[in-house]
Amino acid sequence: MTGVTVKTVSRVVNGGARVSPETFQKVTDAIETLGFRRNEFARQLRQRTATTIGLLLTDLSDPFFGTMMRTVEDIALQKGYMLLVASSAEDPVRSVKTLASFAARGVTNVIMSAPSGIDTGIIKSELATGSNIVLVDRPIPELLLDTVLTDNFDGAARGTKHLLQHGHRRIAFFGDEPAVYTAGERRRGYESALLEAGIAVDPELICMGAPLSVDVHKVLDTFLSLADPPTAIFSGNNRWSVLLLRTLTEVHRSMAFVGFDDFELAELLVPGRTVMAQDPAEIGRMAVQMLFDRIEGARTPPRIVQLRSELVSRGSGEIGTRPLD
Amino acid sequence: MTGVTVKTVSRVVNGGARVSPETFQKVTDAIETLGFRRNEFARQLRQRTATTIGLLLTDLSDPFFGTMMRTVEDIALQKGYMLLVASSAEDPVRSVKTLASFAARGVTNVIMSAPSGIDTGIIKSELATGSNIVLVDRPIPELLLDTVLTDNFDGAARGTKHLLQHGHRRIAFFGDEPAVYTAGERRRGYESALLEAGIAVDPELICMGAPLSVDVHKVLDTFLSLADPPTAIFSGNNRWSVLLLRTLTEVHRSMAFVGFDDFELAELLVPGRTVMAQDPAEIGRMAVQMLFDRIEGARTPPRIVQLRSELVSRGSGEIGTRPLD
DNA sequence: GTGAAAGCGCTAACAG
DNA sequence: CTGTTAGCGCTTTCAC
Repeated sequence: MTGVTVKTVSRVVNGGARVSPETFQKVTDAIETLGFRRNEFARQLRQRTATTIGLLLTDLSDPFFGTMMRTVEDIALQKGYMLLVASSAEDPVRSVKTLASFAARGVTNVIMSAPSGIDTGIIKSELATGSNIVLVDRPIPELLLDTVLTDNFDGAARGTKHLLQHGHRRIAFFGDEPAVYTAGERRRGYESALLEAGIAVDPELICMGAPLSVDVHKVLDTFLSLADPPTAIFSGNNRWSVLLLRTLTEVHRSMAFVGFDDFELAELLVPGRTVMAQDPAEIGRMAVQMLFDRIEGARTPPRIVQLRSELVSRGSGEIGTRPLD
Repeated sequence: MTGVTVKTVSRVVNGGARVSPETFQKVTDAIETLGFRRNEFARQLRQRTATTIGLLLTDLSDPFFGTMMRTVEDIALQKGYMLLVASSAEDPVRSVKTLASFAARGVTNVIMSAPSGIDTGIIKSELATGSNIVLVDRPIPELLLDTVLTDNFDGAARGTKHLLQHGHRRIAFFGDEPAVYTAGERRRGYESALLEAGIAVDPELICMGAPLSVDVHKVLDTFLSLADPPTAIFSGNNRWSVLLLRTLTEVHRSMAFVGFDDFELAELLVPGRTVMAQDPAEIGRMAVQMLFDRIEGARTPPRIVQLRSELVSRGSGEIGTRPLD
């Protein structure tokens, strides 16, 4: 119509292979002046895959995932991909439904943090139909997939050792529900550090559960009224840290403290909060890189990449043991 | 083939209007056993619109937007919509490109926080082709669109008044670049409260700019070495608050302080930080509601909804004036 | 190097 | 209430 060509346009839009330079130029100009935009629906209907990455995270409002999202977006954008995001709220059923919605939209490339108890059946069938899935933050034990996560065991062990080095022998541990992979690993790391120091693990000093489902005041009271109460706390995640710090303030009680996960303003509290910091940006970067490797056809066996966490000393972990009130 | 029907399936999948109950049942069963899933591409190609909401925000890692995203997702999910998210990083050119990518994917329903200086041309042309756009956090001055935002002027005025009530007469103001809508409104609110109290606005106490582009130490030094230095600070946003609190700690200086936007752990600082809290969840809820009203055909004139911010007293804003060191 | 024709899976319009 | 026909805009053969 306009110029002279018909569907050579397609070839041009897709990189101009097998098109003469002059035709290419002519078409390019026409596209420019007419404001033509390729319809992604039609393209994707034909090609059976979308230039969209599905991002399924446990919680969109968690700054950890926020940072990850931003990194993933930056890299995806460079390759012309956009992000379809969704949250699982740790619900395996919701996760599976979301994966199905992704599939219905042709989103065959997914980065996800899988809740425990997720049905591996659907995941396997997605993979069988050519989907690419990269796991972040936690693996799926029954399934070997590309995975990027922090070395939780190691981080918790080093954090606990840090407290041990400052003389603590009674260290309380707070963590998420045992079913949550990271919670289990961190607890194992904590226990391993204790055992290595020749200290028996005391179940009376361990509290596992979703932070909001636990009566923190009561648990702390119980811990503190033990014959041999804890002099330090290892907090297994951010939400626990916030809750514990709040509660400790209320009962006018300060203890040595190390938490997993960094948080903003941790250095402005008194004392500054010592943490094992993860690197969500790096996790995102590696995950999206591994995903594009797959998209571009990599056939190597799945890899699990563990990132080291960093001990950030700010004061709260360096409080020595001291006599009790 | 399988049962007996052909494309009655379409009617069934779309809610079963004009289908006999028994056929409906038969088809539903078949769908179930065969694991049939409607191909959204084909559907969307035909209908020329996606069951996807485009969410264009200035910063994905900002907890403010994180909370908003979560709310929007919850409501969107109930209507079968998913979220295509992207960030503008305050860049008007990037925003326009993103809008174009949305359009190419048939995403005609968009919630966005528009950066200043955005080209209204493309927005108008999107609207002309039937797109629905709801603005959050800030309006586009030249364009009347459905908008949900906090009453920034009022919030800043009330926050400033709070400081005035505690005896402060010299109040410093820190805010984002003047081009950012919220920054301007908040500054106007601050000035209005001063004027109402019969206090002249002193430009020497006002610092506007992107927090990272400003040498905070130097600015604070300058402010504090004035003949008549400030005894209180009003911080125009969260990033400024963090930077200011950090810097004030370093120079061992505490001042009365009120900040716009709440942040986690604000109550654990000493003193607790008094803030004007916005309600990102409510902003998200209203925005997505307004969007669905449009999708469902509402033809009412565009509305701008202003939400009131809440003064949360935690100590830092209740420090009275006191003699200088 | 370019064009013509077919078809991706679905729904709108119109019959029956 | 249900079936038929056509076509959304693109890419993929396969000719030329």
